Amino acid sequence: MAEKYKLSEGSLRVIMKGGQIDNAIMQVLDTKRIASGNTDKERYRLLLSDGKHLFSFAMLTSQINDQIVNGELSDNSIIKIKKYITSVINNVGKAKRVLVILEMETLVRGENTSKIGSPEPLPDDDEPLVENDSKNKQVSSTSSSTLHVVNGNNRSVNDPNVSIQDQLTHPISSLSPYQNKWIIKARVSNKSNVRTWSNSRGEGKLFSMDLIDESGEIRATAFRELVDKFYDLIEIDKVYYISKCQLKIANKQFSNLNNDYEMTFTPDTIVQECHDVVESIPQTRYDFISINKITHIEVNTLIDVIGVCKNVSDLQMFQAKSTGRELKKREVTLVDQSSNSIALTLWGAEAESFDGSSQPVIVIKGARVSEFGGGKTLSTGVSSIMKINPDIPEAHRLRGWFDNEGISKTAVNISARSESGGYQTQWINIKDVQEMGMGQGEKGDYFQVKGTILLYRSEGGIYKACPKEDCKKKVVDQGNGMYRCDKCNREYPNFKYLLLGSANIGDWSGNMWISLFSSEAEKVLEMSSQAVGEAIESDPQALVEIADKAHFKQFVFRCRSKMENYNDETRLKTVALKVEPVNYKECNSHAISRIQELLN
DNA sequence: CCCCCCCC
Repeated sequence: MAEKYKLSEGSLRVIMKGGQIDNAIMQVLDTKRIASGNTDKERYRLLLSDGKHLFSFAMLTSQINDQIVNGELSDNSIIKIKKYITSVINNVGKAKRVLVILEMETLVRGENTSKIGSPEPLPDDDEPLVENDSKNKQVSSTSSSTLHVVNGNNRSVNDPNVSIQDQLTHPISSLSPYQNKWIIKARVSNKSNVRTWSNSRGEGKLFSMDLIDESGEIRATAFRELVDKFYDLIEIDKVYYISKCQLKIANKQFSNLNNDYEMTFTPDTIVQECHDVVESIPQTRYDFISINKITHIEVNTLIDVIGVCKNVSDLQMFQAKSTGRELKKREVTLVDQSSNSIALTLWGAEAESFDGSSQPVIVIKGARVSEFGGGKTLSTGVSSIMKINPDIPEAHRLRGWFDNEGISKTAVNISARSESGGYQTQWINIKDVQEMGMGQGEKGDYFQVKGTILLYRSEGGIYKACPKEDCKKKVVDQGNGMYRCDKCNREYPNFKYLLLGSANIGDWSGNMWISLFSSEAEKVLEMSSQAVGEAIESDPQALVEIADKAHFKQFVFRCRSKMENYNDETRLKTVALKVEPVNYKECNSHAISRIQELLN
C-alpha cells in the first residue's frame, strides 16, 4: 500500500528555505507531546522525513491535534501536507525555524508501512533559496500559505531603525504567555464599540477586537488611554502587524474563539497596517454547529451557527425585571439542512434594524445557547458577530437547499417548549410538587400532571388589557374613552379582554392552586376571553356561572413551578403553560409503567 | 482591568 506513495524527496529543504511546495508527501517518524504547564494547550512536535532529510522542528496547529490523539498519526504514517506556515520562534535567544502544519491528510497509517529510505538531518547552514531582498517587502504568496523568510535572525523587535515589515511574523496559534518576542500579521475580523465599566475594582473604558490569520484567531483588548490611541487606527477587515501585547488565559465563558489565550494591549504595543496583498489571510473562522445538535449543547455555551431566517417576529419592547431598562427584542426562526429550527433572539439596535423579509441566510459567530421551557434558544450578545447573506460556501449551499427543498419542509422546532416538539416533561402527582421541593431553581421546574378542576376562581378572573398584539399589560381607564398602557407608554381608544385564570386542581394525592395563561383559561372555560368579557358587561356575575361549568372537568396540565416573592414572602407559584385534554392512551401507559416499577 | 447580554 505504501508503495503507492513516493515521498517528496528534498521538499523539506525547499520548504525550510522559503520555497513553496504544494501537497508535499512526507513520513512521520515520531510524534512527541511538547511539555507545557497548561494541559489545555497541548502541542505535538513531529519528526518528519521527506525520504532524504529529517526535520524535527515541525508542529501541528492545535486544532488538528485529534489526528494524533485518536491514533491516526502513528509512527511511520505517510501524510500529505496540505497547508503550512514556516515561522521563527525564539529558542533561548536564538531564532529557530519551525514548520507549523495547518492541514494534513493521512495517506497510509503507520501500522501499514515502515520507515522509508535513510533520511539524514536537514543541514541548517544552507544558503537561502529565496532572499528577503527588498525592504518593506514581505514575501507574500497567493497560495494557501505565506512564507516568512529569515534573512539574518538577530534583528530585534526593539530596534527602532527596523520597520516592522522587515521582521518575521509568527502564526497566531504559536502565541503563548511564555514567549513575548513575536509579531503577528493578522486581519481584524471584528471590532467592538468602546464600552465603559464601573465596578468595585474601578472604572474605565475598553474595546476589543478579533484577530485572525491562517493558523488561528485570538481576541485582543485595549483599555483606558490605549482606547484613544488605537480605536480609530484599527479598522475591521484590515490587516495589521501587531507586536508586544500581553498574553493571558482566555475566559471561555465570553469568547468562543479557537484560542486558549487572549491578548491585552500595553503601552508598548505596536500596530502597523499591512498594505501587502493579503488574500491568504482569511476573513472569519467558523465552527458551525448543525441546529439539530444544539439540543444537546450546554446552556451558556457560545457557538457558531448558520441558518435561513424562515420567520421573523415584530419588534417587541418591554422593561427588564431586574434593571428596569427598556429592552427591545426580535425573534428570528433559523432553519438548516438538518430540518431543525431554532429561535434566535436579537436585542437592541440589532433587533430594531433587522429585516428578515427576504428570508436571508444568517451566520452568527458566538451565539449564546439558552433554554426556555425545555427547548433550546439562541441569542446574540456583545461579542457575537452576525452576518447576513455572507459570501461563504456554507451560505451558498444552505441557500440552495432552502430554495429547493427546505422552504416546503416542516422543521422540527428545537426551541419548542416542553408541551410540543417531542420533549416529554416528567409526569408527577400533585403531592410531589411539595415533596420533591419543586421550583427552587432559577428557571423553575417543569412537569405535567393529570388533574381535575376543583374550583375555578371567578373573582378578578378577567381584565382589560392593552390592545396591542403580544402586549398583555392591564390598561388604565382614563375615563375619557381612552385606555393607557404603561408598558407601551401610550393611550389607545380600545382594549382587549384577557382572562386571568386561577384554579384549584386535584388528583388522588392532593390539590394545589395554579394560574393559567389566558389562552389556556379559554380552553378550560371553553370560551374566548372576549366572549367572557362581553358576557360580564351585561351581567357582572356571568363568570361565576361560566366557571361552574368547568368544575370537575379533567385535563392534563403542563406546568412550571417557581418560588416567587410577594411582599417579603416567598411562595411557590405554579403556572399552567398548557392545558390539554386527557390522552387516555398515554396516561394509562404511564400508569401501567408506574405500576410495573412499584411491583419490581 | 471587561465579562451585564435582558423577556416570555
